[in-house]
Amino acid sequence: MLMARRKVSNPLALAVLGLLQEQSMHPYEMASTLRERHKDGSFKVNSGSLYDTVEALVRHGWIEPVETARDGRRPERTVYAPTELGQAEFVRWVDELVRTPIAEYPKFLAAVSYLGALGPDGAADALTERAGHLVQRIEQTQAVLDETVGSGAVPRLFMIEVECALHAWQAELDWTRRTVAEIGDGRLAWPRVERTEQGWTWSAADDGNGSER
Amino acid sequence: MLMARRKVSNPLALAVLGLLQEQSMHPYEMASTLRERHKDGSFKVNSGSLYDTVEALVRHGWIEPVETARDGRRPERTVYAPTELGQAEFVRWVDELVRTPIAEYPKFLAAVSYLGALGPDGAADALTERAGHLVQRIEQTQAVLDETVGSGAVPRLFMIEVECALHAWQAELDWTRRTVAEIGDGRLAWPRVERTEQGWTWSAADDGNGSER
DNA sequence: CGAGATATAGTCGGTTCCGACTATTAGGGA
DNA sequence: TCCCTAATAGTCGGAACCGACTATATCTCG
Repeated sequence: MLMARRKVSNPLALAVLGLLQEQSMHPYEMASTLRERHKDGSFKVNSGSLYDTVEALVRHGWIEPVETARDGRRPERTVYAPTELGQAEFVRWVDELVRTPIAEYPKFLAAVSYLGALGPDGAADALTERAGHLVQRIEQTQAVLDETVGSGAVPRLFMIEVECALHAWQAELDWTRRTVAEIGDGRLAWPRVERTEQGWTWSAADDGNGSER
Repeated sequence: MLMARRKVSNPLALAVLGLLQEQSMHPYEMASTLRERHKDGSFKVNSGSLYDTVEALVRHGWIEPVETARDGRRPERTVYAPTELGQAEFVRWVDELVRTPIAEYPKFLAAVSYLGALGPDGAADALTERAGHLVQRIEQTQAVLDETVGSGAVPRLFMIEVECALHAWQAELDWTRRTVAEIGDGRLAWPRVERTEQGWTWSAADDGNGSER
C-alpha cells in the first residue's frame, strides 16, 4: 500500500484549514492573513510550502477549488474552500495535536548537549548572549499582545498561542540564567576528560575524583 | 552560485561531529551510541537521515572515511573521523546555536492557535489529557536522570540537556494546567463568532459586548 | 510624470528527510 | 541442532520543504 499513507502532516495545512473555516481564500491571501493576525509566529509561512500544502490538501479531498478569478490582468487566483471532510478533520486534528504531546527536537537542545565543548567561560558567555536575545523577543511579543488583546481589539482566545509561546520563552530564559549562575559559582562542574586504554575517564574539576563510564 | 550554499543544517550532523570528537566510528555505531547515552531525546536519530548526513559532512570536508573494515562476512562498515576543519566548525556551530535563538514552530503552538475550535469543554478535556502525558514523560525522564547522574555514573554536564528539556516540559505542563483552570472558571472567555456583511463580529460569552476586527 | 519601491500572486528546481524495506549474523531456548 | 528472534548495517524511492526567481500592478515622492 503506497498511497495516502498518513494524513497531511505539515502544520501549515492546519493553518490553511483553519482560515478556510471562516472564508474561502486564495493562497496568497492565506499568507497575508496569517501575517496580519500574527499567526506567523506559530506557523512557518513560506510561499513554496504553502502552494505544495494546498495541493496536498486538494489531493486528500480536504479542500477544493471553488473559483478561478482574475483581477485586471493579474495572474489568476484560485480560491479554495474546505470540504465537509476537511471541516471534520480540522477539529479532529486540533484535538489530537493538543491531546497528545509528540517528541520534538529544538535546536537549542542539540546545542546544549555539547555545551561542554565551549568550556565554562565560553558556555557562560554564549548563554548570556542568548538570554539577551530572549529578553528582546519576549518584550517585542508582549508589546504586540498589549496592542491587540490588551486594547480589546481582539479577544484573548484568538491570541492564546502567543501567551503559550511567551510562557515557553520565559522558561527558557529562566533556565539559561540559572545555568549561567551555576557555571559561575561552580555548581555545574566541568570535568576534564582523558582517553585511556580502558575507555574514557573524567576527573571532577573540584574534587579530583575520577569515575569510569 | 549553486554549490555549498550554506553549512550542513541538520542537527544530527552536530551529533555526528560530537561523537567523532571522541572516537572514529561507523554510522551504525553512532546511532547506537546516541541511544545508549540517551541523546536520542535531543536528536532525531533516523537511519536514513544519518547516512545522508554523513555523506553531506564528507562533501563539506568536515569528516572523512578512515577505514573500511569488515567483521566476518558482515557488510562493510566505513569508519569516519573528523577533519581539522570539522573539529573547528563543531565548536563554532555549538557556540552559534547556543548564542542565537532562532524561530521554531512546535506543533503544540499550531494546535493551540486553533484551540477555539474545540469549544471550552473539548479544549479543557484535551488539555487535561495532555497534562497527564506530560507528567508521565517528566517522571520517566527524571528516573533516567536519577539512575545516571544521580548515582554518579555520569557527570552532570554530560546530561545537562536532559535537565533543560525537563525544565521546558515542566513549563508546558504548568501552562497547560493553568489554562485548564482558566477555562473552568471563565477567566478565558469563549467568544461567539458570527458572520455579518461587515466582516466578523464576536460577542463575549460573559458580557455580551461585541467588537469588530 | 517618471523611476524606484512595494505589493500582488505564484512557479520551479533542487536538497533534505524519512519510513519501509533488505540482508546477514549471532544468540538462545525447545 | 534447528528455528525464531534480535541485533547489525545499510539502501532506496518518494514526499516535504525551502529559497530564489518571475512578472505585473500600484504607490509615492521628488
